Amino acid sequence: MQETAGAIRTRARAALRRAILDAALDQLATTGADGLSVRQVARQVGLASSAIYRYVPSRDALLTELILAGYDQLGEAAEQAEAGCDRGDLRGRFAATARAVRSWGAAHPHHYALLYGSPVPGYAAPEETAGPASRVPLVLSGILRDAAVAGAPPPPRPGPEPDSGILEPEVLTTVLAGVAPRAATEAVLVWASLFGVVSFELFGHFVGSVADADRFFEAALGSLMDRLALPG
Amino acid sequence: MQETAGAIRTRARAALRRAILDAALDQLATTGADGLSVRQVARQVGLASSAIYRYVPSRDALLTELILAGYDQLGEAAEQAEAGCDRGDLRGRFAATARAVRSWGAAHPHHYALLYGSPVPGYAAPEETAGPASRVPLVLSGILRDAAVAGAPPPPRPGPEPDSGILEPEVLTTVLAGVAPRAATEAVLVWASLFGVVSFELFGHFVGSVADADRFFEAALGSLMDRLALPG
DNA sequence: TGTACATCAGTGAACGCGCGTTCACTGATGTAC
DNA sequence: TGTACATCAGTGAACGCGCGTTCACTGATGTAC
Repeated sequence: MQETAGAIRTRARAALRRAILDAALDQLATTGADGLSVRQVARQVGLASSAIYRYVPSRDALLTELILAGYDQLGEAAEQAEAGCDRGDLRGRFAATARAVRSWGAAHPHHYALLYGSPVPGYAAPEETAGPASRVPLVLSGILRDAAVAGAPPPPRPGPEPDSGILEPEVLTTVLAGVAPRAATEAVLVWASLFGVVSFELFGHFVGSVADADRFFEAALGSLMDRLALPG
Repeated sequence: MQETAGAIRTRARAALRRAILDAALDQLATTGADGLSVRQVARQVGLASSAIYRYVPSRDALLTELILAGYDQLGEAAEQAEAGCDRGDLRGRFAATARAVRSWGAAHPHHYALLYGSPVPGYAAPEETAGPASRVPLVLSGILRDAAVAGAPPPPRPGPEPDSGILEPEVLTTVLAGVAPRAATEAVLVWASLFGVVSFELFGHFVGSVADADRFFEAALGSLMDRLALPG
Protein backbone atom coordinates (compact mmCIF):
# COMPACT_ATOMS: atom_id res chain seq x y z
CA MET A 1 0.00 0.00 0.00
CA GLN A 2 1.46 3.29 -1.19
CA GLU A 3 2.13 5.79 1.56
CA THR A 4 0.78 9.18 0.82
CA ALA A 5 3.16 12.09 0.62
CA GLY A 6 1.36 13.72 3.48
CA ALA A 7 1.94 10.73 5.71
CA ILE A 8 5.63 10.73 4.87
CA ARG A 9 5.94 14.37 5.72
CA THR A 10 4.05 13.89 8.94
CA ARG A 11 6.33 11.08 9.91
CA ALA A 12 9.44 13.08 9.06
CA ARG A 13 8.14 15.95 11.13
CA ALA A 14 7.55 13.65 14.08
CA ALA A 15 11.00 12.12 13.72
CA LEU A 16 12.66 15.49 13.71
CA ARG A 17 10.63 16.59 16.67
CA ARG A 18 11.89 13.53 18.50
CA ALA A 19 15.45 14.30 17.42
CA ILE A 20 15.10 17.80 18.83
CA LEU A 21 13.78 16.46 22.10
CA ASP A 22 16.53 13.88 22.28
CA ALA A 23 19.14 16.54 21.72
CA ALA A 24 17.58 18.59 24.49
CA LEU A 25 17.61 15.56 26.78
CA ASP A 26 21.22 15.04 25.91
CA GLN A 27 22.14 18.56 26.84
CA LEU A 28 20.13 18.40 30.01
CA ALA A 29 22.07 15.31 30.97
CA THR A 30 25.43 16.94 30.43
CA THR A 31 24.95 20.63 31.12
CA GLY A 32 21.91 20.78 33.34
CA ALA A 33 18.75 22.74 32.77
CA ASP A 34 20.39 26.16 32.87
CA GLY A 35 22.76 25.23 30.12
CA LEU A 36 19.98 24.16 27.83
CA SER A 37 19.96 26.47 24.84
CA VAL A 38 17.91 26.54 21.68
CA ARG A 39 20.95 27.30 19.63
CA GLN A 40 22.91 24.36 20.93
CA VAL A 41 20.01 22.04 20.33
CA ALA A 42 19.85 23.31 16.77
CA ARG A 43 23.57 22.73 16.32
CA GLN A 44 23.25 19.20 17.60
CA VAL A 45 20.45 18.22 15.23
CA GLY A 46 22.12 20.09 12.40
CA LEU A 47 19.54 22.78 11.82
CA ALA A 48 19.65 26.53 11.75
CA SER A 49 18.67 27.85 15.16
CA SER A 50 15.62 29.48 13.67
CA ALA A 51 14.36 26.16 12.36
CA ILE A 52 13.76 24.92 15.89
CA TYR A 53 10.85 27.30 16.09
CA ARG A 54 9.01 25.25 13.48
CA TYR A 55 8.85 22.48 16.06
CA VAL A 56 8.89 24.10 19.45
CA PRO A 57 7.38 27.50 20.19
CA SER A 58 9.97 28.64 22.72
CA ARG A 59 12.71 27.64 25.08
CA ASP A 60 10.24 27.48 27.92
CA ALA A 61 8.10 25.06 25.98
CA LEU A 62 11.16 22.90 25.45
CA LEU A 63 11.73 22.94 29.20
CA THR A 64 8.15 21.91 29.77
CA GLU A 65 8.58 18.97 27.44
CA LEU A 66 11.67 17.88 29.32
CA ILE A 67 9.78 18.07 32.59
CA LEU A 68 6.93 16.04 31.18
CA ALA A 69 9.32 13.49 29.71
CA GLY A 70 11.11 13.24 33.04
CA TYR A 71 8.00 12.58 35.07
CA ASP A 72 6.92 10.05 32.50
CA GLN A 73 10.25 8.23 32.44
CA LEU A 74 10.39 8.14 36.20
CA GLY A 75 6.77 7.09 36.49
CA GLU A 76 7.27 4.38 33.91
CA ALA A 77 10.30 3.03 35.76
CA ALA A 78 8.43 2.98 39.05
CA GLU A 79 5.36 1.36 37.57
CA GLN A 80 7.31 -1.35 35.84
CA ALA A 81 9.36 -2.15 38.91
CA GLU A 82 6.27 -2.39 41.03
CA ALA A 83 4.36 -4.41 38.47
CA GLY A 84 7.04 -7.07 38.56
CA CYS A 85 6.30 -7.88 42.18
CA ASP A 86 4.05 -10.44 43.75
CA ARG A 87 0.78 -8.59 44.49
CA GLY A 88 0.66 -9.86 48.02
CA ASP A 89 4.18 -8.74 48.85
CA LEU A 90 3.38 -5.21 49.95
CA ARG A 91 6.83 -4.47 51.30
CA GLY A 92 8.41 -5.81 48.18
CA ARG A 93 6.24 -3.59 46.05
CA PHE A 94 7.08 -0.49 48.06
CA ALA A 95 10.78 -1.28 48.08
CA ALA A 96 10.83 -1.91 44.34
CA THR A 97 9.12 1.40 43.66
CA ALA A 98 11.45 3.32 45.93
CA ARG A 99 14.53 1.68 44.46
CA ALA A 100 13.34 2.54 40.98
CA VAL A 101 13.06 6.18 41.98
CA ARG A 102 16.56 6.18 43.40
CA SER A 103 18.01 4.37 40.40
CA TRP A 104 16.40 6.68 37.90
CA GLY A 105 17.64 9.68 39.83
CA ALA A 106 21.17 8.32 39.98
CA ALA A 107 21.09 7.61 36.26
CA HIS A 108 19.73 11.06 35.38
CA PRO A 109 20.82 13.46 38.08
CA HIS A 110 20.27 16.66 36.12
CA HIS A 111 16.90 15.48 34.98
CA TYR A 112 16.01 14.52 38.53
CA ALA A 113 17.14 17.94 39.71
CA LEU A 114 14.93 19.57 37.11
CA LEU A 115 11.92 17.79 38.59
CA TYR A 116 12.72 17.82 42.30
CA GLY A 117 15.40 20.45 42.75
CA SER A 118 15.09 24.21 42.74
CA PRO A 119 12.13 25.50 40.80
CA VAL A 120 13.36 27.08 37.57
CA PRO A 121 13.25 30.82 38.19
CA GLY A 122 10.77 32.68 36.08
CA TYR A 123 9.25 29.47 34.91
CA ALA A 124 5.89 28.31 36.19
CA ALA A 125 5.12 24.66 35.65
CA PRO A 126 1.99 24.42 33.53
CA GLU A 127 -0.88 22.25 34.64
CA GLU A 128 -0.12 19.58 32.10
CA THR A 129 2.69 18.39 34.35
CA ALA A 130 0.33 17.48 37.18
CA GLY A 131 -0.71 14.20 35.61
CA PRO A 132 2.72 12.74 34.89
CA ALA A 133 4.02 14.12 38.19
CA SER A 134 1.55 12.01 40.08
CA ARG A 135 2.52 8.68 38.59
CA VAL A 136 4.92 7.76 41.37
CA PRO A 137 2.55 8.88 44.12
CA LEU A 138 -0.14 6.82 42.44
CA VAL A 139 1.97 3.70 42.56
CA LEU A 140 2.68 4.27 46.23
CA SER A 141 -0.92 4.97 47.11
CA GLY A 142 -2.00 1.85 45.27
CA ILE A 143 0.14 -0.19 47.61
CA LEU A 144 -1.37 1.54 50.60
CA ARG A 145 -4.89 0.94 49.43
CA ASP A 146 -4.15 -2.72 49.00
CA ALA A 147 -2.72 -2.73 52.49
CA ALA A 148 -5.84 -1.06 53.84
CA VAL A 149 -8.01 -3.71 52.21
CA ALA A 150 -5.82 -6.61 53.27
CA GLY A 151 -5.15 -5.51 56.80
CA ALA A 152 -7.61 -4.97 59.56
CA PRO A 153 -9.66 -1.87 58.83
CA PRO A 154 -8.43 0.84 61.11
CA PRO A 155 -10.76 1.09 64.07
CA PRO A 156 -12.63 4.39 63.76
CA ARG A 157 -11.86 6.14 66.99
CA PRO A 158 -14.63 8.03 68.66
CA GLY A 159 -14.71 11.78 68.47
CA PRO A 160 -13.64 13.97 65.57
CA GLU A 161 -10.98 12.45 63.38
CA PRO A 162 -7.89 14.36 64.50
CA ASP A 163 -6.14 14.43 61.15
CA SER A 164 -8.98 15.49 58.93
CA GLY A 165 -8.45 18.73 57.07
CA ILE A 166 -4.72 18.27 56.67
CA LEU A 167 -4.87 16.70 53.24
CA GLU A 168 -7.01 17.73 50.31
CA PRO A 169 -10.40 16.00 50.61
CA GLU A 170 -10.18 14.96 46.99
CA VAL A 171 -7.02 12.99 47.71
CA LEU A 172 -8.61 11.20 50.64
CA THR A 173 -11.62 10.12 48.60
CA THR A 174 -9.80 9.03 45.45
CA VAL A 175 -6.15 7.97 45.45
CA LEU A 176 -6.13 7.26 49.17
CA ALA A 177 -9.73 6.11 49.48
CA GLY A 178 -10.06 3.59 52.26
CA VAL A 179 -6.95 4.81 54.00
CA ALA A 180 -7.58 6.48 57.33
CA PRO A 181 -6.70 10.19 57.45
CA ARG A 182 -4.03 9.55 60.05
CA ALA A 183 -2.34 6.94 57.88
CA ALA A 184 -2.81 9.07 54.80
CA THR A 185 -0.97 11.97 56.41
CA GLU A 186 1.79 9.59 57.35
CA ALA A 187 1.89 8.36 53.78
CA VAL A 188 2.46 11.85 52.43
CA LEU A 189 5.26 12.28 54.94
CA VAL A 190 6.80 9.01 53.80
CA TRP A 191 6.52 10.13 50.19
CA ALA A 192 8.33 13.38 50.96
CA SER A 193 10.88 11.51 53.06
CA LEU A 194 11.67 9.13 50.24
CA PHE A 195 12.41 11.97 47.87
CA GLY A 196 14.20 13.79 50.65
CA VAL A 197 16.59 10.91 51.04
CA VAL A 198 17.14 10.53 47.30
CA SER A 199 17.69 14.27 46.90
CA PHE A 200 20.10 14.45 49.82
CA GLU A 201 22.12 11.65 48.32
CA LEU A 202 22.13 13.03 44.78
CA PHE A 203 22.77 16.60 45.85
CA GLY A 204 25.71 15.67 48.00
CA HIS A 205 24.38 16.33 51.48
CA PHE A 206 25.35 12.90 52.75
CA VAL A 207 29.03 13.45 52.06
CA GLY A 208 30.76 13.18 55.38
CA SER A 209 27.99 11.37 57.19
CA VAL A 210 26.78 8.40 55.17
CA ALA A 211 29.53 5.93 54.35
CA ASP A 212 27.54 3.28 52.51
CA ALA A 213 24.75 4.86 50.52
CA ASP A 214 23.25 1.58 49.36
CA ARG A 215 22.92 0.14 52.81
CA PHE A 216 21.68 3.43 54.16
CA PHE A 217 18.95 3.50 51.57
CA GLU A 218 17.88 -0.03 52.38
CA ALA A 219 17.77 0.82 56.07
CA ALA A 220 15.72 3.90 55.28
CA LEU A 221 13.33 1.80 53.23
CA GLY A 222 12.74 -0.50 56.14
CA SER A 223 12.04 2.38 58.44
CA LEU A 224 9.68 4.07 56.00
CA MET A 225 7.74 0.86 55.48
CA ASP A 226 7.45 0.37 59.20
CA ARG A 227 5.91 3.78 59.46
CA LEU A 228 3.37 2.80 56.88
CA ALA A 229 2.69 -0.31 58.92
CA LEU A 230 3.26 -2.44 55.87
CA PRO A 231 3.13 -6.06 56.98
CA GLY A 232 6.06 -8.32 56.36
CA MET B 1 41.68 58.65 70.64
CA GLN B 2 42.32 59.59 67.08
CA GLU B 3 41.53 56.89 64.56
CA THR B 4 44.33 56.24 62.16
CA ALA B 5 43.74 56.78 58.51
CA GLY B 6 44.48 53.14 57.87
CA ALA B 7 41.78 52.06 60.26
CA ILE B 8 39.27 54.32 58.56
CA ARG B 9 40.13 52.89 55.19
CA THR B 10 39.92 49.37 56.50
CA ARG B 11 36.52 50.07 57.93
CA ALA B 12 35.31 51.63 54.73
CA ARG B 13 36.51 48.63 52.79
CA ALA B 14 34.69 46.29 55.14
CA ALA B 15 31.53 48.35 54.88
CA LEU B 16 31.60 48.28 51.11
CA ARG B 17 32.24 44.58 51.13
CA ARG B 18 29.17 44.18 53.27
CA ALA B 19 27.20 46.39 50.91
CA ILE B 20 28.23 44.21 47.99
CA LEU B 21 27.20 41.09 49.85
CA ASP B 22 23.91 42.64 50.84
CA ALA B 23 23.20 43.59 47.26
CA ALA B 24 23.97 40.04 46.21
CA LEU B 25 21.65 38.71 48.90
CA ASP B 26 19.00 41.07 47.66
CA GLN B 27 19.27 39.83 44.13
CA LEU B 28 19.33 36.24 45.25
CA ALA B 29 16.09 36.89 47.09
CA THR B 30 14.35 38.36 44.07
CA THR B 31 15.91 36.71 41.04
CA GLY B 32 17.34 33.48 42.35
CA ALA B 33 20.90 32.26 42.09
CA ASP B 34 20.93 32.06 38.29
CA GLY B 35 19.95 35.67 38.00
CA LEU B 36 22.79 36.81 40.20
CA SER B 37 25.14 38.92 38.14
CA VAL B 38 28.25 40.85 39.02
CA ARG B 39 27.11 43.76 36.87
CA GLN B 40 23.77 44.05 38.59
CA VAL B 41 25.40 43.92 41.99
CA ALA B 42 27.69 46.72 40.87
CA ARG B 43 24.75 48.77 39.66
CA GLN B 44 22.94 48.29 42.95
CA VAL B 45 25.86 49.47 45.09
CA GLY B 46 26.62 52.26 42.65
CA LEU B 47 29.99 51.13 41.43
CA ALA B 48 31.46 50.34 38.06
CA SER B 49 31.20 46.63 37.40
CA SER B 50 34.96 46.36 37.35
CA ALA B 51 35.21 47.76 40.87
CA ILE B 52 33.55 44.68 42.29
CA TYR B 53 36.71 42.78 41.54
CA ARG B 54 38.53 44.83 44.17
CA TYR B 55 36.32 43.10 46.73
CA VAL B 56 35.38 39.73 45.31
CA PRO B 57 37.61 37.70 43.02
CA SER B 58 34.86 36.25 40.84
CA ARG B 59 31.21 35.49 40.47
CA ASP B 60 31.76 32.01 41.80
CA ALA B 61 33.36 33.39 44.93
CA LEU B 62 30.32 35.60 45.39
CA LEU B 63 28.14 32.52 45.15
CA THR B 64 30.28 30.77 47.71
CA GLU B 65 29.83 33.69 50.09
CA LEU B 66 26.08 33.51 49.64
CA ILE B 67 26.10 29.81 50.39
CA LEU B 68 28.18 30.36 53.49
CA ALA B 69 25.95 33.20 54.62
CA GLY B 70 22.89 31.02 54.04
CA TYR B 71 24.12 28.12 56.11
CA ASP B 72 25.13 30.54 58.82
CA GLN B 73 21.81 32.36 58.86
CA LEU B 74 19.92 29.10 58.93
CA GLY B 75 22.20 27.61 61.54
CA GLU B 76 21.90 30.71 63.66
CA ALA B 77 18.12 30.61 63.47
CA ALA B 78 18.03 26.95 64.42
CA GLU B 79 20.48 27.36 67.28
CA GLN B 80 18.64 30.30 68.75
CA ALA B 81 15.29 28.59 68.52
CA GLU B 82 16.63 25.51 70.22
CA ALA B 83 18.51 27.46 72.86
CA GLY B 84 15.26 29.08 73.96
CA CYS B 85 13.84 25.75 75.06
CA ASP B 86 13.85 24.01 78.40
CA ARG B 87 16.83 21.64 78.29
CA GLY B 88 14.76 18.74 79.53
CA ASP B 89 12.07 19.18 76.90
CA LEU B 90 13.61 17.09 74.16
CA ARG B 91 10.57 17.11 71.93
CA GLY B 92 10.24 20.86 72.35
CA ARG B 93 13.84 21.35 71.35
CA PHE B 94 13.50 19.20 68.26
CA ALA B 95 10.27 20.87 67.22
CA ALA B 96 11.70 24.35 67.71
CA THR B 97 14.70 23.51 65.56
CA ALA B 98 12.60 22.01 62.82
CA ARG B 99 10.20 24.94 62.82
CA ALA B 100 13.11 27.33 62.56
CA VAL B 101 14.34 25.52 59.48
CA ARG B 102 10.94 25.69 57.88
CA SER B 103 10.45 29.34 58.76
CA TRP B 104 13.81 30.38 57.44
CA GLY B 105 13.14 28.50 54.23
CA ALA B 106 9.77 30.10 53.79
CA ALA B 107 11.27 33.53 54.40
CA HIS B 108 14.14 32.98 51.98
CA PRO B 109 12.99 30.49 49.39
CA HIS B 110 15.66 31.27 46.79
CA HIS B 111 18.36 31.18 49.39
CA TYR B 112 17.02 27.89 50.71
CA ALA B 113 16.97 26.54 47.16
CA LEU B 114 20.58 27.58 46.71
CA LEU B 115 21.52 25.43 49.70
CA TYR B 116 19.18 22.48 49.35
CA GLY B 117 17.94 22.57 45.77
CA SER B 118 19.71 21.61 42.59
CA PRO B 119 23.46 21.83 42.79
CA VAL B 120 24.64 24.83 40.79
CA PRO B 121 25.97 23.38 37.54
CA GLY B 122 29.66 23.85 37.03
CA TYR B 123 30.10 24.98 40.57
CA ALA B 124 31.66 22.74 43.19
CA ALA B 125 31.03 23.73 46.78
CA PRO B 126 34.38 24.38 48.40
CA GLU B 127 35.24 22.71 51.67
CA GLU B 128 34.71 25.88 53.65
CA THR B 129 30.98 25.29 53.42
CA ALA B 130 31.17 22.04 55.36
CA GLY B 131 31.36 23.75 58.73
CA PRO B 132 28.42 26.11 58.41
CA ALA B 133 26.42 23.41 56.64
CA SER B 134 26.63 21.18 59.67
CA ARG B 135 25.23 23.66 62.15
CA VAL B 136 21.66 22.39 61.88
CA PRO B 137 22.69 18.73 62.01
CA LEU B 138 24.77 19.58 65.07
CA VAL B 139 21.79 21.04 66.84
CA LEU B 140 19.75 17.95 66.06
CA SER B 141 22.47 15.54 67.12
CA GLY B 142 22.91 17.45 70.35
CA ILE B 143 19.31 16.71 71.20
CA LEU B 144 19.81 13.04 70.41
CA ARG B 145 22.87 12.79 72.57
CA ASP B 146 21.00 14.32 75.45
CA ALA B 147 18.26 11.80 74.86
CA ALA B 148 20.74 8.96 74.85
CA VAL B 149 22.14 10.12 78.17
CA ALA B 150 18.76 10.73 79.72
CA GLY B 151 17.08 7.56 78.55
CA ALA B 152 18.03 4.02 79.27
CA PRO B 153 21.23 3.17 77.46
CA PRO B 154 20.36 0.96 74.51
CA PRO B 155 21.03 -2.64 75.47
CA PRO B 156 23.94 -3.86 73.36
CA ARG B 157 22.55 -6.80 71.51
CA PRO B 158 24.75 -9.82 71.10
CA GLY B 159 26.35 -10.49 67.79
CA PRO B 160 27.63 -7.97 65.28
CA GLU B 161 25.92 -4.61 65.37
CA PRO B 162 23.68 -4.82 62.28
CA ASP B 163 23.90 -1.15 61.34
CA SER B 164 27.60 -0.57 61.69
CA GLY B 165 29.36 0.59 58.56
CA ILE B 166 26.42 2.53 57.23
CA LEU B 167 27.49 5.88 58.66
CA GLU B 168 30.96 7.36 58.72
CA PRO B 169 32.77 6.09 61.83
CA GLU B 170 33.85 9.62 62.59
CA VAL B 171 30.24 10.72 62.88
CA LEU B 172 29.41 7.88 65.24
CA THR B 173 32.27 8.71 67.56
CA THR B 174 31.86 12.49 67.65
CA VAL B 175 28.57 14.21 66.90
CA LEU B 176 26.54 11.09 67.57
CA ALA B 177 28.76 9.61 70.26
CA GLY B 178 26.69 7.57 72.68
CA VAL B 179 23.93 7.03 70.17
CA ALA B 180 23.55 3.45 69.02
CA PRO B 181 24.32 2.87 65.33
CA ARG B 182 20.75 1.80 64.68
CA ALA B 183 19.38 4.99 66.17
CA ALA B 184 22.04 7.06 64.46
CA THR B 185 21.03 5.72 61.06
CA GLU B 186 17.46 6.55 61.90
CA ALA B 187 18.53 10.04 62.89
CA VAL B 188 20.13 10.67 59.53
CA LEU B 189 16.94 9.49 57.88
CA VAL B 190 14.92 11.87 60.04
CA TRP B 191 17.26 14.70 59.14
CA ALA B 192 16.81 14.02 55.42
CA SER B 193 13.08 13.63 55.92
CA LEU B 194 12.80 16.98 57.61
CA PHE B 195 14.46 18.74 54.73
CA GLY B 196 12.50 16.60 52.31
CA VAL B 197 9.27 17.88 53.77
CA VAL B 198 10.43 21.49 53.79
CA SER B 199 11.70 21.22 50.23
CA PHE B 200 8.52 19.58 48.97
CA GLU B 201 6.49 22.36 50.51
CA LEU B 202 8.69 25.19 49.22
CA PHE B 203 9.17 23.71 45.79
CA GLY B 204 5.45 23.20 45.26
CA HIS B 205 5.17 19.42 45.33
CA PHE B 206 2.41 19.47 47.93
CA VAL B 207 0.05 21.47 45.74
CA GLY B 208 -2.96 19.28 45.21
CA SER B 209 -2.35 16.96 48.11
CA VAL B 210 -1.67 18.93 51.28
CA ALA B 211 -4.45 21.32 52.20
CA ASP B 212 -3.11 22.74 55.45
CA ALA B 213 0.66 23.00 55.31
CA ASP B 214 1.03 24.18 58.90
CA ARG B 215 -0.89 21.31 60.36
CA PHE B 216 0.78 18.86 58.05
CA PHE B 217 4.16 20.03 59.23
CA GLU B 218 3.18 19.66 62.86
CA ALA B 219 1.90 16.17 62.21
CA ALA B 220 5.12 15.34 60.42
CA LEU B 221 7.10 16.65 63.36
CA GLY B 222 5.27 14.35 65.73
CA SER B 223 5.94 11.39 63.53
CA LEU B 224 9.61 12.19 63.11
CA MET B 225 10.08 12.61 66.83
CA ASP B 226 8.38 9.29 67.46
CA ARG B 227 10.86 7.68 65.15
CA LEU B 228 13.67 9.16 67.17
CA ALA B 229 11.98 7.78 70.26
CA LEU B 230 12.10 11.19 71.86
CA PRO B 231 10.23 10.96 75.13
CA GLY B 232 7.29 13.19 75.80
C1' DT C 1 56.59 73.56 55.43
C1' DG C 2 57.13 71.71 51.06
C1' DT C 3 57.99 68.38 47.67
C1' DA C 4 58.49 63.73 45.56
C1' DC C 5 56.71 59.41 45.78
C1' DA C 6 53.68 55.33 46.87
C1' DT C 7 49.28 53.47 47.65
C1' DC C 8 44.97 52.22 46.26
C1' DA C 9 39.82 52.72 45.32
C1' DG C 10 37.43 53.39 41.49
C1' DT C 11 36.61 54.26 36.28
C1' DG C 12 35.23 53.29 31.63
C1' DA C 13 36.20 51.29 27.49
C1' DA C 14 36.87 47.11 25.45
C1' DC C 15 37.10 41.92 24.42
C1' DG C 16 34.69 38.15 23.18
C1' DC C 17 31.01 35.60 24.07
C1' DG C 18 26.31 33.36 23.75
C1' DC C 19 21.70 33.94 24.03
C1' DG C 20 16.19 33.91 22.34
C1' DT C 21 13.58 35.34 18.81
C1' DT C 22 12.05 37.50 14.31
C1' DC C 23 11.70 37.90 9.48
C1' DA C 24 12.04 38.05 4.66
C1' DC C 25 13.78 34.64 1.74
C1' DT C 26 14.74 30.19 -1.10
C1' DG C 27 13.71 26.00 -3.07
C1' DA C 28 11.76 21.73 -3.19
C1' DT C 29 7.52 19.22 -3.32
C1' DG C 30 2.82 18.44 -4.14
C1' DT C 31 -1.91 19.94 -6.12
C1' DA C 32 -5.48 21.73 -9.38
C1' DC C 33 -6.90 22.53 -13.70
C1' DT D 1 1.03 16.33 -20.37
C1' DG D 2 1.97 20.83 -18.96
C1' DT D 3 1.54 24.94 -16.39
C1' DA D 4 0.26 28.05 -12.49
C1' DC D 5 -0.18 28.06 -7.83
C1' DA D 6 0.05 26.72 -2.83
C1' DT D 7 2.42 24.63 0.85
C1' DC D 8 5.96 24.37 3.93
C1' DA D 9 10.67 22.97 5.84
C1' DG D 10 14.63 25.22 6.34
C1' DT D 11 18.03 29.32 5.88
C1' DG D 12 20.87 33.10 7.33
C1' DA D 13 21.21 37.60 8.62
C1' DA D 14 19.91 40.63 11.97
C1' DC D 15 18.10 42.81 16.45
C1' DG D 16 19.05 43.76 20.92
C1' DC D 17 20.50 42.04 24.88
C1' DG D 18 23.45 40.91 29.06
C1' DC D 19 27.17 38.67 30.69
C1' DG D 20 32.27 37.92 33.25
C1' DT D 21 36.54 39.67 33.17
C1' DT D 22 40.72 42.56 31.88
C1' DC D 23 43.42 46.60 31.66
C1' DA D 24 45.43 50.98 31.32
C1' DC D 25 44.02 55.02 33.47
C1' DT D 26 42.76 58.92 36.96
C1' DG D 27 42.74 61.20 41.14
C1' DA D 28 42.59 61.46 45.81
C1' DT D 29 44.96 60.42 50.03
C1' DG D 30 48.70 59.44 52.93
C1' DT D 31 53.94 58.96 53.78
C1' DA D 32 59.01 60.02 53.82
C1' DC D 33 62.43 63.14 53.74
